[in-house]
Parts: sequence; C-alpha cells; structure tokens
Amino acid sequence: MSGKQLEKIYEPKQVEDRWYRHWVEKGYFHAPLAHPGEPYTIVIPPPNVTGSLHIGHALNNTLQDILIRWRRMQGRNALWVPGMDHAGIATQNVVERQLSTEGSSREQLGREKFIERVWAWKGQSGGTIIQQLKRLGASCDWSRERFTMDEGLSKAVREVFVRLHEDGLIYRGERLINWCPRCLTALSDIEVEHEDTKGKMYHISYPLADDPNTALTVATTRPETMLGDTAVAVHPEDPRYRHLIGKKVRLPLTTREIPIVGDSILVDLEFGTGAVKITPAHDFNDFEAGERHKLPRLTIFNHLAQLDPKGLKAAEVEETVTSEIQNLPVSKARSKVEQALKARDLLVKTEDHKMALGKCYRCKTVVEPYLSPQWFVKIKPLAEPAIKAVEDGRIRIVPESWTNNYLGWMRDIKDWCISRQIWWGHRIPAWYCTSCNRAAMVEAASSTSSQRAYTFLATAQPMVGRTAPAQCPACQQKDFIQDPDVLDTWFSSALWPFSTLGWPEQTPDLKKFYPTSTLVTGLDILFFWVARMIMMGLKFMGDVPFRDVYIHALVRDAEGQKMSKSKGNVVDPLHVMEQYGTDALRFTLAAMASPGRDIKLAEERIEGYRNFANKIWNAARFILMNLDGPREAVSPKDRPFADRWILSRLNRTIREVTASLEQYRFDQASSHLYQFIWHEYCDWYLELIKPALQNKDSVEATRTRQTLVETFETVQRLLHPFMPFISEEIWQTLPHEGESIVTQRYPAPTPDWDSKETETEFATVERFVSTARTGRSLLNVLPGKALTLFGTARDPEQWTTLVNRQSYAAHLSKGTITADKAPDKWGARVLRLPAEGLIVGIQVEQDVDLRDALVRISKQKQELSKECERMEAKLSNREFMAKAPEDVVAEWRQRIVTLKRESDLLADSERQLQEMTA
RNA sequence: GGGCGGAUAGCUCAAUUGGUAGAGCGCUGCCCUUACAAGGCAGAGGUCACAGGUUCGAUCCCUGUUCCGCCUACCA
Repeated sequence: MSGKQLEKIYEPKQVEDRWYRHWVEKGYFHAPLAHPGEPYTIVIPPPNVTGSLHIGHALNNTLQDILIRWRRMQGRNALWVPGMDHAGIATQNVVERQLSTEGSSREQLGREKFIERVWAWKGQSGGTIIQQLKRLGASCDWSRERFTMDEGLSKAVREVFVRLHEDGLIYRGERLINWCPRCLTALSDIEVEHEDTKGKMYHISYPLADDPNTALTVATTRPETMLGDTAVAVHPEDPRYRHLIGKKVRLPLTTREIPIVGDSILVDLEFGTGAVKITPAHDFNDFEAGERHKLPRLTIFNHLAQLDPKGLKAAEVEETVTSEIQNLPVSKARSKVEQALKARDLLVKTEDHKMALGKCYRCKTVVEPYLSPQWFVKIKPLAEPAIKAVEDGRIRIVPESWTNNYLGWMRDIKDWCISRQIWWGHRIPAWYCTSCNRAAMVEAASSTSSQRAYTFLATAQPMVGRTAPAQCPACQQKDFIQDPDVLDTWFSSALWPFSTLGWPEQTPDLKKFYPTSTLVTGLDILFFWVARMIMMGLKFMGDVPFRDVYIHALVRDAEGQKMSKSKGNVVDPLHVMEQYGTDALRFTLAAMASPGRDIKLAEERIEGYRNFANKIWNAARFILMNLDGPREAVSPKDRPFADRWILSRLNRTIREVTASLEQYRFDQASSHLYQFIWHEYCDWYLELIKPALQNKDSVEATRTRQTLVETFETVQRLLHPFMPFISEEIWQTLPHEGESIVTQRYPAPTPDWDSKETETEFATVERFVSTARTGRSLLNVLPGKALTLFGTARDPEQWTTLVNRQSYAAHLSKGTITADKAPDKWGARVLRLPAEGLIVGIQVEQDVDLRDALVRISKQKQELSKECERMEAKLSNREFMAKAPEDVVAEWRQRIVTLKRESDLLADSERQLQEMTA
C-alpha cells in the first residue's frame, strides 16, 4: 500500500482550522491589483459590530463564498471585501446597558468619554463575528477589512453629506418623524415594524360651540390625542355635515373651541362617522391636513411619550384632567381620558378594532409620531436613476420576482430622515453660530454643569461643511457648536461599495474593482440597504454599485417559524459546525437555497450532508488504498468501459454545476454534485472498477488508476467552493500539481470525455444488474451467495452490450451470466423477469420461499395490464388519433407493444412460479 | 385594504413549451460483502389543496374558492 492512509471517519475539527490558517498565511484570498484576471468583486453585507453569527449570516456568507471561490478558481481576480458597520442604535444600547450595571450612564460620562468607551468596547468584544466568518471558511480579503467608522469611510460620509447638501438634496426642518421613546431617537420609516394589534375604536361626541345640543361624533383609536386636536374635518361633499364647515366645536376636556374644516383627502365618506379629529402634532395624516388648513400644532407628549404638563397647559386642558394624567405614559393616560369622557357622557361607544401598531425595529417599543427638527434626504431625484438602472437591466435582481417589489417601493419612496439623537455614529457636519442662533438654542436633557449640551430648534441656521467653520459670515463671531445629531447607520452603509474601496480618493482599488459584480443579501434589507446603495452609487460614482443582486431566503426552523431567541428555536451555526463540520453546514444551506422560498432548516438534513462528507472521505480512502502501481494516461477512447462512462458523466456534471452557479441555482448545483458523487461515482463507478484494480499489473489497471486520480481530483475541485475544507484535505493527499486547491482551475468540460454510446451501454448494464438484484431480493437469496443468471435482449445493440459487458454485469450482480437468445429454453427453474426490453433469468434453487416473488409478479402484471388498457382506450379514441402529434402517437404505440410483451412474460413467470410452488 | 408567493410521497422540496410525477430525509425487509453501518441492496408510499372551464389530453393554462406565508398601506 502506498501513499497516505486516512482515518476511517472524517473528522472536520482536525482539518478546518489548520487549512484556514494556512490559506490566510499564504495570502490566497488577497486580490492583487496586478492580477491579470477580470475582477470579480463582492462586498460583504456588513454585519453589526455587536453581532454574532446566526444562521442567516451563515447562509448569506456561504453563498458569497461559493461564488467567490468559484470565480477565483475560474481565474478571475476575485475580491471579497469584508467589514462591519457600527450599528449606531444597537451598539449604543449595548454600552449603555453596561454603564447602567455599573451605576453610571452616558449622560454622567459625557459625550466624549462615552464615545471613547464605545471604541474600547469595540476593541475588546466587538467584532467576534469576524472570527466566526473565518470559521465558516469565508475567503475574504482580510487585508481590506473595513469598518463604517474608520477614518476613510467617515470622510466619505462627510463628503457625501456636504455634496448632497450643496445639491439641495439634504435639508433640515421640523417634521413629524417616527420617534422611539426608549432609544430616544428618530427612526426612518423603514426602521418601524408594523404589527397587527387588537385595539379599540372610540367614538367621541364633540358638541357644536353655538349649539351644544348638537354634536359631531368623531372616531379614534387614540383618544388621549384628542387633547391636542386643533380641528375636526368632514368631507366637503357630505350632505350630513357640509353645512357645518366654518363653524366650531367645543373640544371636550379643554376650554378650547376648534374649527370644522372640509377636507376630501383626510375624510373618507364611507368610513367611521364621517367626521375626523385632526391632531397635527401626533399623527402623520393630520400633520398634512394641518398644513393644508394652516392649523396650529399642539404637542402634548414629551420625548418619553408621556403627557407633558406644559403641553397640556398650552392645549388648555382642564386642570382636573391635567392633574389626573400629567406625566403618565400614553398607555396609562388613555384609560383616564376614557373615564373622563364617560363621566361627561361624551363617549358614544367603543368597539374592537384591528390595527397595525408601529414598533421600533431595534427594541420593539411602540413608536410615536413626534414633532421635531430633523435632517432629511430629498429622495425623489436620487430614486429616479435608481429605478431606471433596474428597469433597463443595468442591475439585475435575482430571482426576478423581487424586481417589482423594488420598483414599487422606489416609485413611492418618501424623504429619508437621517438624523439620530444618539452619540455613536457619524456626527452631522453642520455647525451653528452661537450668537446668531441664541434664540434657537435649548439646553438639552443630557446637559450637565461640566458639559453643556444643546439642541437646536427648527429655526436655527446650520452651516454645513467638511470642517468646522472658522468664522461666522453673518456676525464674524468664532464660537460654534456642532449639530449634536449623528447620521443613520444606513447612511454610511449606503456608500459601502465605494467607500470601502477608498472613495472619495480615486484609489487604484476603486478604479479596478468598482462596480462590484454581485451583491448577496436577504430580502429584509432590500430597501434599507440595497436601494440606498444603488441611489448613492449612481449619484457619486456615476455607475451602478453592482450588476446582480441575488436575494436569498430567510432561514426558519423546521416548523417554518421565524427563529428568535425568545422562542428558543434558533439553530446556532457555531454549534452546528462544531457537531457536524463546517462543510456539512455549508452544503446544507446551499442545497436548500431554492429561489423564492424560505428555508426550513431541520437538523436531520445537516446530518445527512455530514454523512455525505464522510462518504467522500471513504471514497478517498478506497482510492488511496488502490493507487499502488503505474498509471498510464491514454486518450479516453482507449480506456476501459467504466472509465469512459465516468468521464462522460463527470463531464456532464461539470456542465450542470457550472450552469447552475451561473444562474445562482445553488440548490441545483448541490444536488448535481450529491447525485453524481454518491450515486454515480461511489455506487457504480467504484464498484465497476474493483475487479480491474485487483489485477494490479494489468494494462486495464494502469489506465483505471489514472482515470481514478484524474476524476477524483477533478471532483474535489468541482466540490471545493461548496465544501472547501474536506476537498482541500483530500486533494492534498491525491497526486496533484500546485500548492493548494484554492488556487487551482475550476473544472471545465473536456469534449473528448463525452461518450453517448458508453452511457447507453451503461444504462443496459445498470438495468440488468438492478433486475437481477430485485430477483435476488424476491427470492431471498443472501447477498453473499452467487447467482446463476441468464440474459437476453430483443434490441441488437442491447444484445451486443449484454455480451460485451457481461463481466461488469456479472460482477455487480454477484453471479455468472449466460447470454442466450432463447429464453424459453433456459429451463423450468429459471425465473424470467422483464426489464424494458431486457429479460433477466435467475436460476431458482430448491427449497426457496417463492411467495414474495409470486405476490410481486402478480401485482406487477396487474399494473401493466391496467396501463395497457388505459393506453388502448387512448389509442382507440378517434379525436386523440386525429389531433395528437404524430410522435406522441408513435411513442404510445411503441410503449404498448413493450408493455404487452412484458405483461405476457410476467404471466408466464407467474405460471412458472405457481408450478414450482405446487 | 392593496400586491406577491405558496399548497405535489409521512416531512422538506424539485420537475414539466400541457402527453408514463422525481430527489433527500424518514419508513419497511434483508445484509457487519476488507472504502464507508455516518454503510450496501431491495422495497412501500402520490385522485400533484378544492370547484369549474379550455383541450384529444391538465399537476402544469384560465376563472373562482379555501388555507398558509411574506411585503406594503393614513381608512380616522
């Protein structure tokens, strides 16, 4: 025995870490500028610096790694840019939680110290996910790792902000925004998750000011907001109410009177009572209605979503009511207001009502519409080119079905609120002159005696620039305060495809690798991230950020439930890798990545692919044990039958896997690999060649050993993008050239491996063997016992195959075969089984239990005759004969002949068996 | 409310210009045959959600229904 001997069972742990370190040390993942290949670039969807690898990351990065390794092996200059984003709100939450366990807070620490603290945290425990990606085998170019808060990327953020502002695409203004009263910051529209909730609809009576006996009834789901109402709207064409437009109602629980206005946008004639209260400071629609009718805005909640005494006073709320509800959170105040209305007999009725409640996507707190000065991106001018790029195919979304989703959203896009009232992130590059803005400065809640902090009202005049201004152009003063807000994290992620490559500098990387090739991501961030990258890429690079967007599925648990920590149904990829090996996890995820379908991940599947890895491992063992002796590389046509066959099949597999990858059909590619390796290579090929190998010194053996090495080495390369570790480990033990499989060429089809004739011949052998084995099983012949077999075929080609390939068929059937054209003369104790034109005869020994065989053959005969009847009915249908295409008719005719013949033979066999039993 | 997708073997999913329905896992039987029991061989299992329509022929095309997902939305 020569060469290396392998353990009996594949042990991933002994392999994975070793190879990964080796690959990195050798720099195989580095994409050099001088590389002659056409670039193939992927930028990683940057995971949160707070994150740790979950199964969704595992899927996302496995698919990227498959693409990158595949393209790298194809000779492309493959660059996978890794990195993380700073996850403003999430990271700030993590560090604040830490501070609170220490009895401190960010306010106590002060802004500067707090940010130092976040960096310290990042240095220590941030970014564990990077290590976990390495564990997954991700072949990123780690020398190019980026972080959204890096100096370079921060510079890009400032540059983009300033340029957008110069172009009039960034503005500051007081608007209603989504406010998280727990995170104490604004959120963009898409950072709000909507959740169906059971609520109540309250019908409240608003008496007319000049006629208290008449009242308008308004309906609302949030009765507490009525205290901030500044009008009631009715439809201008509503005959019930239109005469009231211009009159006033007395707003209950307050001393105010508010006007009745006509508004055809806000009011739906069909819905509710036909009268709508308007609360411009606490509802998005009402805000707009307020604009239309020039209504005042009364803010009655504070930033914690509590009823604000000052606001209540300004809204002229009755003191008895105020004292009941002031400083209560919204949810508690609601019932108090309900009671107060009831006591005054103004609550007409309440009914159950289903509604969608907005919640903060980070902390699930109910979000409040909140009136405050914020920074916005005017998005329409950016969206238009981004729509066009997808419409005209410069960007392709795969699967295509998501394209409409994207387009629909983009066409209806709203301005993007980019300011966040937190400290961790890119601070907005805008400054306020303290003397010009004195009236617009308010001391902030976080202000302390040692560190003054301010917020700026909507009336403040910011100066936007790359650096702080030196002198105020208006008053010549030199005292400035920078805007305290930071930018939405997605603002910096939107620049990721070019900021990571060095923009705004015109770096060689940027020139070489932009636009990137493919973006791989989940549907959940199509709008958050993908859409914004497209807009920013087009605006600042003048070209799309990527050609293809591959959208993969969401991973769910085996029952189809979304995985969540609270449900306890998460599959931890680290645990899976530990238990089954990384390659098994990767292959599972690839195999299950059917387009447009969520992945329901059951652990048994992973186990199945662990077994697959082991199967490959054992095939390698077998091959290494049989490699002793000379090898002769001759052209395929001069190789033994089995070799010609497997070369032809391998060629087909190479084509299929490559075509599947080109279409992002990871599932198909995996299934072709699995099918070929296990069921063709291992089940048939390795068995077919055993006799030849045993005769070590034969010419056949020298040629087969060569084929064995060639094909198995090729299989490893074909498999490598999917199962990088085991393929490298095995490849290294096989005769090979080059130092690592990572940098070898991906297999390409070799035309002279194709052999249609051999495949046809093999099909005959396979059919014969399977039939013989079925016979063995029916007759309860033990696997070890040799069979005495006969065989014949009607078709001359099949007959020739049977004669020529007799030794293979005999070996795999474990018996001796007599090829004989006259099956009637095989003898009374030879059971004949039909198989699509073949007849296989099996010598039946004495004292064999024939019941199984009899049952089976009778059943089969019945099925066949049933099918014959069906087909005959068809063929006697005049319309079918007249209208069906000729080839279909011919096919059915042919089929019925075969079926009849087989059914006759089965009848014979049945009779024969009955005689033997008797 | 609108939009999209799905319903195929016990489970998870494929497939088809409309002409005999496939795989993996699971299940049953036999076998520790020196690559592999994380294995081998053989097998069972399907009115392709329901109801109509088009067609010589429908799992596939059309219409409707039911159920299940997801996205989206200001019905107070």
